[in-house]
Amino acid sequence: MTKPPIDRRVARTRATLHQTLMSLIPKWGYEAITIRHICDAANVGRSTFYSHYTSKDDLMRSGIENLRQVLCDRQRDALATPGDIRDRSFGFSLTLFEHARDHIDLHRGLVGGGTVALGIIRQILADVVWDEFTATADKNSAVAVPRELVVQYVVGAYMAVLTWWLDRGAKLPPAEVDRMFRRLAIEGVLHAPHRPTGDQNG
Amino acid sequence: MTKPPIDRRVARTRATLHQTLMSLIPKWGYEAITIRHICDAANVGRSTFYSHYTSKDDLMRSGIENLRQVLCDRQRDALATPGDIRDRSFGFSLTLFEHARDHIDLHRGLVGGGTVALGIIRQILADVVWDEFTATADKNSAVAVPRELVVQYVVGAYMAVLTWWLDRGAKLPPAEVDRMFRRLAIEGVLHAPHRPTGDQNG
DNA sequence: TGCGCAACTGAACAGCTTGTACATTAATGG
DNA sequence: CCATTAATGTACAAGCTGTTCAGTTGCGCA
Repeated sequence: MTKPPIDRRVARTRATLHQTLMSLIPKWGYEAITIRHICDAANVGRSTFYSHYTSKDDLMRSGIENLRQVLCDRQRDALATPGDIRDRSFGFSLTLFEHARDHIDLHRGLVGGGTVALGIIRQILADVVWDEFTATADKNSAVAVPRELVVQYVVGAYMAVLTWWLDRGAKLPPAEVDRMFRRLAIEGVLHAPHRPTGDQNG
Repeated sequence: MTKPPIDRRVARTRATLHQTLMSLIPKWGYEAITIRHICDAANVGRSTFYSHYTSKDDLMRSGIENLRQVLCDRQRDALATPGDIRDRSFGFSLTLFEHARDHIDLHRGLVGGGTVALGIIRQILADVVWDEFTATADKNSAVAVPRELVVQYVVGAYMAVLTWWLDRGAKLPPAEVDRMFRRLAIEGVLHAPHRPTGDQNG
């Protein structure tokens, strides 16, 4: 896909910038980070930054692309496994919940007020879900709902649950919140009755 | 709730600022608007702005609060109407779709890249949905999914569908996209099969 | 009606950001 | 070993934010 850069200097510079951005997110939150911060922390000239990326979002985008590969692989595995469609659907969900738990500060820095970073992840998820629907296409479902709408529906719901889970300190185990999300997505809120809980949503 | 300000000057100033912000959104998009823009367009001193609001988001927040009242009223109507729970659920949905169609440029300016404006609406919807669940609480659903999770799930899914619908030019009639959303939310993706459509999601 | 007080004004300020340009220095790889 | 290419850092114009302050206007109460 992307041919490796010949010059070691550019590889080093880009890797440093990516790492630095990621290391800054837990403490500052994605939105609050400026290009100056990144360059200072990375010991890279600001003009150098602009010779590689056009913006902070650009850096983020190109750095997060490998997430797509991880999720696609996991999805292939899930779909290849025999069993009920209910168990094989939405293979990205558990993977991402677990990744979020393992890098919780990073993810909290991403969801805290940030649109762009979430938008990038959202797009990746949309592609993944689209592919999943393509793979499991139900031929005899004639006219119902545009697939793009369903994709946006699922991804939007998932991102909301993920954000909520992180904001609440990720107390539920990934496997459990994954199970809840999939139940809601697959069977709907009517078949997945909710239980009253103590406090209001904040 | 909020006692009306005595002095007509402050009422005038605040109203002008709100109107100006709303009038600027369709053309510039919420994120791109600066406090300078607002003050210039409103013919209000910038120091005056800061004596009323702390930020653009603050102005937005206090201006959009009446939306909550509209949605709450509509919800009360929907819940009071006798009939199947499937038809009475999520009364906010159609109301907001129709509002978006009627003020499409405003809404497109809100969803275009903006987190904060959407976050405010998201919070209002979360409160509304929470109240709806409280009103229609199912006693015998013992342990399933935390209600906050379901609320976030529904609101996240709805916002995603709304955004998608607007980004695509709001071609489907509000009643139809409303029907699709509710079907997905209530019955899940398994019972609401999707149909393949022409183009990939962008 | 008129007076006092609160609101509005406009300008100035320091501090921060973004992009771009350019001459200089350093490192790479053939 | 040396030409090529990357990195540096300094400087620049433009812009926004949030605060301060002296001066003006308009409101509302007596």
